[in-house]
Amino acid sequence: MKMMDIYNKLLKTLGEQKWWPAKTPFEVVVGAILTQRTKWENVAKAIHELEKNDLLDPDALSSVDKSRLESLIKGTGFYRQKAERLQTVSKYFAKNGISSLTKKPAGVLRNELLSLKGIGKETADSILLYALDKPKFVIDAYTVRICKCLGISGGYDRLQEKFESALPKDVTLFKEFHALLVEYGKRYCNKNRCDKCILLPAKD
DNA sequence: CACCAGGTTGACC
DNA sequence: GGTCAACATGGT
Repeated sequence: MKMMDIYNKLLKTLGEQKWWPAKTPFEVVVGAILTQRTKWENVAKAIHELEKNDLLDPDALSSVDKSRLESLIKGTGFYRQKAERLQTVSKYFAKNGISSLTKKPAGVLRNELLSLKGIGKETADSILLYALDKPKFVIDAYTVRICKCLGISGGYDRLQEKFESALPKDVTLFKEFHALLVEYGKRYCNKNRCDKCILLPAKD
């Protein structure tokens, strides 16, 4: 089964997801850190708390008292390291600015993000795709699991290469496809259960 | 009570 | 190169 066939089947089954739920690019960045190993529902509450305190801004977030930030995001778990990571990435965005970052090549940007402590491949690619509109395909735990069910093997790099080489470099498509994979994973292919019957088996 | 959630890191082999 | 515990709260 081709990648586009999988996409079309997911789209038809689940409908459009229209990710990422955020009002601004920087809110995507914040969400990308907070959602690490955490349910989005808890992340949404934390982001609302930050918004109420006028902290959804690189300058404000990088200069806020750390213990106060920790208490505001406690519900997302790993709150001490996430507070640290948020301030690290906030300083980076405060220094550079969204519009100037958007002009940089994706590869350069990706390496800069990966050099920040607390930003690994998935978080970096989520920021590139959903905050800066770069055509990078995001691979997450659900995507790996679903691909395995479909007979598509590989870790992060290999799977990313497979998606990116098989699809047109369309930011909107990349965004929607990843969102669909996560939604499908949550419903049908997670640690608790995996209904392999909904999607047809694919060749590697 | 046990297990998991839209990961990353550093230690170890 | 790969594997593993630590990080921590909230929901089933």
